[in-house]
Amino acid sequence: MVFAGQGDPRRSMALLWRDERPGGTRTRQWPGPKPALSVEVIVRAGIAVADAEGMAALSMRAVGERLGRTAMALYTYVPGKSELVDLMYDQVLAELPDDYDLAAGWRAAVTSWAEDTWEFYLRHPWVLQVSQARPVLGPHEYRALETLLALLYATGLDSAVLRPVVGALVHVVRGAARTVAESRAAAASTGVSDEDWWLARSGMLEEVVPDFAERFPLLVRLETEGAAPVTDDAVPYLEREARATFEGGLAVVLDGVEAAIRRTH
Amino acid sequence: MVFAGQGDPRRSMALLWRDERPGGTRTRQWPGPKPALSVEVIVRAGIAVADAEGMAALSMRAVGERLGRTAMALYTYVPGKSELVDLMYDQVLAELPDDYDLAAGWRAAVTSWAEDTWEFYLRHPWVLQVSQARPVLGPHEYRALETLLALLYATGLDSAVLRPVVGALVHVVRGAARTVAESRAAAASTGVSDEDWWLARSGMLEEVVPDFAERFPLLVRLETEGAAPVTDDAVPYLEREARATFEGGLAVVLDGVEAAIRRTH
DNA sequence: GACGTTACTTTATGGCGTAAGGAGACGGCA
DNA sequence: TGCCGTCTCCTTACGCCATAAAGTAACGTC
Repeated sequence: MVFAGQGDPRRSMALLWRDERPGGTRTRQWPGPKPALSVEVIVRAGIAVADAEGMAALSMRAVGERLGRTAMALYTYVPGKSELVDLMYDQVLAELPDDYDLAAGWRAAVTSWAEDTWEFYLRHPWVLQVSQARPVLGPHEYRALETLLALLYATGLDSAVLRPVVGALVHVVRGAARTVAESRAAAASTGVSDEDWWLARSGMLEEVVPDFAERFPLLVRLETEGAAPVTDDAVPYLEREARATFEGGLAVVLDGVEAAIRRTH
Repeated sequence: MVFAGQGDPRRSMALLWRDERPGGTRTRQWPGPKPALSVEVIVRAGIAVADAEGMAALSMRAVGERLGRTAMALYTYVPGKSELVDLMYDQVLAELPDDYDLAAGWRAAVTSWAEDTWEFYLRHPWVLQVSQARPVLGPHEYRALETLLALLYATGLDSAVLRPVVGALVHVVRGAARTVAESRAAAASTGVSDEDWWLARSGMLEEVVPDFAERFPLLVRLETEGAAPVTDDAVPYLEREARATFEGGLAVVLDGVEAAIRRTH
């Protein structure tokens, strides 16, 4: 798990918000060689590494190498790795849309939001590994939350009711996306596809635990009855399930929100 | 993130299920010195380290040291670190209760389950960092799922409907618990309490972003109106919020389940 | 041309997982 | 009784990691 930088918080904040006030990011510093890099370039390189190779492969060396520099060169621009991760996190959140149409009602809007967020996480799975406690407090993180709140306040619900709803929505989307993200990461890092992995394991289970069906009857029932229908053979089993969990889980939460609305009338 | 062992899956499975069939875990192997350790002892030491110092501090050296051995001594019993983590994970899941009373209805039972699971995660926060894709497939993990399914099938809902419900429940509980877990981990590893951290950051925010209230009006509204009431001063702010998110989020999901039940009648 | 500042490098420290090989303990057999 | 094969556990070593410290070279100003 990667934590928010424990270094000078003032410097972290200035970096996140690209502080332009006097005393913030320095402009035209005179002596010395011209900087070949910049915070932006480094953050972008970090995102590229994390997107391509995953969070586990994100090292200062790897980022430096991608820019033709050593790891230590980065420390001129960024206090350390955890601050770099914070900056990457907030930067990549800028991709999230913030213009949702409420004309078709809050439920349709929140569903679009969830869909966009889901796709965002699958595009940048490493984001799911950035710690959520002690939030990064960057501009794009705040903007993303503000966007969701605009949709939820359209329900007419109280702030006190909305608070856990925000949490539930975020957790359901993140949780389901995490399953896909980790599954892909595992496939990439081991070279074994989900299908092959599952086949090998389930075969072994039968061998090692012959009385499985008697010990876990409900599990077998859920597995055999409730499987998501195969609509596209190209999508592996685990991802199909995660997608169904995402859609179904979202629907359950939104049903709960509707119940809360009905209750206040 | 820690992935399931990519070593010999047969060996992993045998370890997880403590295979006693011929060819499984060997009994009375003759020559050589008597083993002073055992898989059980090592797994327990690993759990102790992770409970006390967090997943980040779990190293083969640390576990060995706790047993008065070197890191390499563990490799006689366990193929590698990721398998050890799998074993720790499944072992600690044995703590979860599996006898819930359905007499007061499924909703009360699921609420107790959620409460127990919540407490379990706070007791062993490192569990939240074990990868969920490619599940460990150990006996206690299956038992835990079977337990929850027994409560959910009492709703009378279809397997296909129940599947995403399981996901949503697990994600809401895990997500909220993760917030507390990461917050405590951050406090422990940096020595800065949530309160102090937040105070420092929010002060700096005001300084760096003076127009915050105009840029993020809904966020300010949620923050000022929706805060969880202070019932116990000993519980820090962030944990109080996470607890409210847990309770409220659970209620929203269960309301959604009730809506699904009503729909099928 | 000298000087102070800056960008970036090299080197070093102390962590990690784990491969390889060696030391010593022990049961079974001669 | 002593040897042998096997087993536990150790030391050593390798290649990663983040990053501290110190050195080198480029550059604007004087």
